[in-house]
Amino acid sequence: MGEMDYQLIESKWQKKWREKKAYESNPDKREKFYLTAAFPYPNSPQHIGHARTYTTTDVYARFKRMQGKNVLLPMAFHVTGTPILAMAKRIAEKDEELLKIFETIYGIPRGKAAELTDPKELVTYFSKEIEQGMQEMGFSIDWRRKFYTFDPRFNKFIEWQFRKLKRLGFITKGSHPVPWCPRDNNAVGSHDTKGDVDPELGEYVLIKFKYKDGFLVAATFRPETIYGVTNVWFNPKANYVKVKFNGEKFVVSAEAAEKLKMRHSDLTVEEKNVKIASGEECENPMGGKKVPLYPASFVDSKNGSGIVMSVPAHAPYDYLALRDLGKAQGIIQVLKIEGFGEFPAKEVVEKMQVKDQNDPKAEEATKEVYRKEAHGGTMVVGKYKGEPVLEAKEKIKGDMIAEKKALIMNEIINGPVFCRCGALCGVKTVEDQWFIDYGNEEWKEKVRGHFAKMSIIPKKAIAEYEYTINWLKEKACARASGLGTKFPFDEKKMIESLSDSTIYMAYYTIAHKLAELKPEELDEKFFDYVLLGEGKGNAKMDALRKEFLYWYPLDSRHSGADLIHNHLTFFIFNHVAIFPHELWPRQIVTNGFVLMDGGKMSKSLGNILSLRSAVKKFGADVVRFSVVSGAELGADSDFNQTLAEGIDARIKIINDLIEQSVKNKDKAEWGKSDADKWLASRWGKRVAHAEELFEQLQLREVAQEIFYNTINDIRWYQKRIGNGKQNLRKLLEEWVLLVSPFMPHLAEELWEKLEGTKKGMVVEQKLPKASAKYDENAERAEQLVISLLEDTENILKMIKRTEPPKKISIYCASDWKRKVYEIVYAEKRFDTSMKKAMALPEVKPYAKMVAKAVEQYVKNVAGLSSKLMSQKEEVKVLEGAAEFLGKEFSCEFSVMKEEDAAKMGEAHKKKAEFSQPNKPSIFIE
RNA sequence: GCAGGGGUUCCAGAGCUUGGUCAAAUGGGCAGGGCUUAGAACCCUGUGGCUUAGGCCUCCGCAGGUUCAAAUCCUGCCCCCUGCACCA
Repeated sequence: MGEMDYQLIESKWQKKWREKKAYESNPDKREKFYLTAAFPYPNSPQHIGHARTYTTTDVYARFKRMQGKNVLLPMAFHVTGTPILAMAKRIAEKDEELLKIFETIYGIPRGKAAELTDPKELVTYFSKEIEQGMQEMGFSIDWRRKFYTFDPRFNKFIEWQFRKLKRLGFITKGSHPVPWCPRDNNAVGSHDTKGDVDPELGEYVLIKFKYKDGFLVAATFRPETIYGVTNVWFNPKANYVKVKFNGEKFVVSAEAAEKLKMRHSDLTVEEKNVKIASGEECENPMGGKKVPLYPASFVDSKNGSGIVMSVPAHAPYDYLALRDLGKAQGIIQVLKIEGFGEFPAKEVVEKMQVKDQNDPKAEEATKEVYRKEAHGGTMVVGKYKGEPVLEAKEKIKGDMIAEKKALIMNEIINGPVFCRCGALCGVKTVEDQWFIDYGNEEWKEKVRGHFAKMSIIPKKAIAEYEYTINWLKEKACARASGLGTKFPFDEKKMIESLSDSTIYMAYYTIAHKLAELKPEELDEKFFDYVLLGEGKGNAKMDALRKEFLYWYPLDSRHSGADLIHNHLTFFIFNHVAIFPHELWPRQIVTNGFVLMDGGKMSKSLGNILSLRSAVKKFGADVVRFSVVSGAELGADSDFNQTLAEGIDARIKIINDLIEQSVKNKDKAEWGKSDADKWLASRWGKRVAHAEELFEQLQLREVAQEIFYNTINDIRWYQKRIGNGKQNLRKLLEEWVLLVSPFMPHLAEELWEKLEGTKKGMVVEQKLPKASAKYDENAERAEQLVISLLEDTENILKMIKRTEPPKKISIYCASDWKRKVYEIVYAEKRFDTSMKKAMALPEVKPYAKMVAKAVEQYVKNVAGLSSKLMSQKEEVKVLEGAAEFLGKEFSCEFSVMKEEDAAKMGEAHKKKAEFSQPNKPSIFIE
C-alpha cells in the first residue's frame, strides 16, 4: 500500500491552491460569507496553541465554501503597544532566558535572534515566520489584504475611528492610577516586569490622626472601623519621616514617602528620622478622641504608610498586639455579624489559639474575620448604624475624603514588583488620561439590544458577555509609549492596543486596494464616504464603498475565549457606535486553549511546541485535526504524540481503502447485501447530520462521527461481508469531501486518487448530499445480528467450554409473545398488561407462559423497543446471517422458529421457551 | 468577594437540555491472545464485583428529596479551574 509523504502532499496542494488563487476572494454574484480571526501579535513565533483559533476559523471557512458561499478570510498583524518594544529591548540587552527560549523552542539561531533589536525588524521577522506557518497549515487566507497596525494608512483609519467616537461623546478625560516605572517613566503591564508579574493595584485609605504640628496617617482597607480605634500602631524599627504636600505635614515611613511622591509631585521631606515614642497621643478625626501610640512588630513600613490604626474588636493583629502589651482592655465594637459576639477578632484568636502577633496563624485569623465581616456585617455605631458594612465602608470613605479627614493612596499589593529595567515599580496617577466611555448607559443599552440578536457560539459564553457588557466602564485608551497610531487629540500619546483593534475587520474589505492611494488621501471624508456613505465621493471611492458593502457586516468573528471580557465586547461596542445597525456583526465564536500532554504550555516548563515544528513532525492535517477535534469548542483540547499517531494510523486505513477501491474499479454505488444496507444507512445518517454540526462548529462531534465511528463501522462491515465483496466507493467519496475542511491537503490527494482530475479539485466541490438514506429496518436487522453474536459469545465465555461448539441452534420467539411485548410496552405495568394480554384470543392458548413473559418484559420495561419485527422477519434476517455467524463460531448454525424446537428434543424445546422478541434463544451443543 | 465553567468508571473524556435502551460512548493505558525470528505496526478479547446459559449486585463529588424509574430533575453542602482591565 502506498506510503503517505505528508510534506510532499502539503506543498503540492498549497502550490496548486496558490496557482489557482483559490483563496483570493472578490465580490461576485454569490452570497458572501465574511469571517475573521483575531490577528496575531508577532513578538514571537506561534505555537500549536495559536493554531486552535485559526484552524477552527479555517475549517469553518472551508465548510462555508462547500455550501457555495463566496468566503473571505483575511489576516493581518497586530503590532500596537509595548510588548514588541519590550521584546526588542530584552534582545538588545542579550537577555539569556529569552534567547534560550527562541533557540530551543522555536529553533531561531542565536545570531539571527540577536539581530532583532529594532522593533520593526522584529515585527518583520516574526510576522514572516507566522505567515509561513499559516501557509504551511493550509489556511485559506486571502493574503493580499495583509497589513500591520502601524501602517500609515491603517493609522488614518484608526484616527478616523477615534474622531468618530469623540464626536459621539464616547471619549472622556480624567485621572487614573496605574502601575508605574519611575525610571522608564511609563505605565507597566505584566510583560514589562521582571518575571512577568501582573501588578495588582489596591486602594488604601489614609486616615489623618492629628499629631503634633501635622498628622500621622494610618493606612487601612477598612475605613468603616474608624469608630473602633483604641490606639495607633507604629513599628519601632522603622524609619519615619515628616513630609509636606498639599500644604499639610504628615508623618509616614520613609518607604511610604517615596511612593507618595509619585502621586504628589510637590512632596518635600521636612524632617528625617522622626522618633515616635510609645504612649504619645494623637487625635482620631472621627469624634476627636485622643488615642495613644504603641509599638507593634507586625506593622510593615513598606505597606501603606507604615502606620496602622488599631481596632482590636475586629482585627486579630490589633487584638494580639494589644494583648502582647497587656493592654487589651476598652475594646470598642463597630459592627456585628451572625455567629459572633461583640469582639469577633478576640473570639477567633482564642478559638484558633494564636500565640502572638508573630504567629503565622494570625494571618489566617485575619482572613477569616475579614471575610465574614465584609460579607455579612452590619454597623452598630456611627452615622450609618444599621447598614451593611459593604455600603457603609464606601460612604464613610467618601465622607472622610470630602471632609479632608482622609486621602486615597494606591499601591501595588502583590509587590514588590520590579520593572525589567530593574527599578521598583510604584503607582502613579496619570492626569489627562483619555478614556473610551464604555460605561455610557445609552451605548450599553444599544449593545445589549444587538447582542441579544447575535449568534454566540458556544452558547455557554453568553452569560459572560452579558456580565462584561454590564460591568465595562471607562477604559483608558492612550499610553505614553508603544507602536501603533498616535492619539489624535494628544499627539504625544499613542492609542492603546486593545482600542485600535475593534473595527479593523472593516479595513480588510478594502485594504488590498488602498496601496494606490497616498496615506494623506485617506482623510476623514474618505472613510466617512467609503464606510458610512456620508458626504461626497469620487469614482474610486464609490468602487471601494461597493466592495465594503459587499462584505460587510462581518458574519463570524473568531478568537480564544479569553478575549470575551475585553476585545470581543469592545468589538461589539465599537461597531454599534460607529456603523448603522445593518452592518453590525452577526456572530462570535470562541474556543478553548490547547494543552500539551495534559498540561498548560508555559515558558518556564519549556513544554511549548512550536507550530512549524509540529507541522514538520506530524503533518499539517494531523495537527489541524488534533487541535480542533480533541475537545468541544469551548473546552481545552490536549495535544500529544499518541493522539497524533492515532489520527495518522486512521488516515492510512482510509488511504488503503481508497487505493484498494480504485484498484478493484469499484462501481460508485452501494451494494445490495444486508451489511451494505446497514452501512449505507449508518453513513447516510452521518452525512445528513454533518452540515448541522459544522454549522454549529461542533467539530469534535463531526470528527467523532465521520472519522472514528465511521472507521469502526467499516471494520464491522468488512468482517460481516467477507473477503472480496466489499464496495466502499460511495462512502469514501463522500468521506473525503466531509473531512476536507479538517484535512484539506489529504482530501485533495485522496480525491485525486479516487476521481482523477475530471471533477476538479476538492476546493471546487460542494458539501456532499447523502447518497443513502437512513434505513430503519436495515439497522434494526443488523442490530439483531450484532446482539446475537454478542450474546452467543457471552454464553460461551460463561460456560467456560473448552472445546468449540459443534452446533448452535437459534429459536425466534413466537408471534404471540410479540403481542404481549407490545402490550407491556404500552402499559409498562404487570397487572394491566396481564389483563389485556389474556383478553387476546391469540394469546390465550399460552396462558401458562404468559405470566412469565409479561414478568420478563416488565422487568426490562426500559429496554423495550417501540417497533418489532415479526417472527418471520426475524428468522429471515438471521438466516441471512447464518453463514457469517457459523463462520464466526466455526460450527453449524441453524435458525428456526420457536415452534419447531419440539422436533429437536426436550432440551431444545425448554430453551426455546426463553426466547423473546429481539432476543432469540440460543442453544449450544 | 463578584462572575463564569467544572467534579463521571485506571487516565482523558462523552452522556445531563428532552429521566428509562447506562456498568455508562470514544480514545488512551494496562493485561491476555493472534501475526512475527523478535519487536513495531496491525487485528481480536478483557479491563467495578460476583456468576459454568445471555443473570445478579454496587456505581457517576457529598447529603437529602421528587419519581414505578435519576449520572440525568430539585434543595443544601464540599472541592477544583478561569476572569475581574488599561495588559496583549
